[in-house]
Amino acid sequence: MPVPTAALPLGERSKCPVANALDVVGDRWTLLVVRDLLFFGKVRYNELLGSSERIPTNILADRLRRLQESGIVEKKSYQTRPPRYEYRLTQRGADLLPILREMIVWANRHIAGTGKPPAAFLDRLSAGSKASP
Amino acid sequence: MPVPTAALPLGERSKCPVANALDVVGDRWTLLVVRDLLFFGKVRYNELLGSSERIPTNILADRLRRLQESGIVEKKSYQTRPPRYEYRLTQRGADLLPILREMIVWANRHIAGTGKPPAAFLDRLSAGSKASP
DNA sequence: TTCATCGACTTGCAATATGCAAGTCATATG
DNA sequence: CATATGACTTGCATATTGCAAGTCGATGAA
Repeated sequence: MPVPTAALPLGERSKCPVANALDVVGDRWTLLVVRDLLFFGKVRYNELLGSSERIPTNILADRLRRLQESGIVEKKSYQTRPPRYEYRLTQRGADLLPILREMIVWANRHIAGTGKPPAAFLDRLSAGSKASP
Repeated sequence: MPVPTAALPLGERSKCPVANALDVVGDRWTLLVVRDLLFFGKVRYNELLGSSERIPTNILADRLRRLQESGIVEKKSYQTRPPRYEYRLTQRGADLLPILREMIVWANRHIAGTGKPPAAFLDRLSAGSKASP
């Protein structure tokens, strides 16, 4: 008995936590940016541009803007002359780590040829699971 | 030092497990279909269409096709007259559960108004974390 | 036995998003 | 002054979404 409602705009599809999470991180690029910030210590625009997946520059700008709007990333100027900015994850952003970790586990188990994370990351992967009580 | 390589086609962006996982489940609908199959016990096309996020029918057909191609879902005819089909998760599909779980945890913590999963799901959420050794 | 219905899709088309290349703008460096 | 760098923006072609409607075989009601 499908109720004939019109499709809901992004961000208000339902109260389902999965749907709400997907409205923020449900695309092919957003979590790669988070990965770079979280695992690879990148903080600057050009560093993020340089990742091996080759994100287009306008898409990167768009994703960084959305990530700021959803409180996952903060943009700070750390130098005015010349103007330079850095992007850092907020706590809300850092808390995405377990999602990334489970994606790594799943891909390593089910997609042939995916690389295992370097040992250096495993620390970070096992920590950070349970945040503020 | 960004190497001037052209962007890679979907599915071969890099060997990064995160990128590879996103090539399969990195969009706003795919994991909602998995959620319905995994948590809500839906198995038929029309049941999947009826979810509160109101997936468009052509998108559902497309996602089910891709999920079959990537071995996450199996389509079986369980009745020929009239022809009726059911969609079920493979092991590979069921192993996506921890990703869903961490999305629920993150959304419940960071997005106001998201519903907590009914107690009935918590069993499933705590089980299934560690599969075959 | 015609009619309306259901399940499972497909098709057409407009709106939106993506990807690419090139351009901008304020410094900085030789 | 000429060139370079970092951090973007803009234009435009292509691809993906979303919506509405249509298809097709079967079935149940009138």
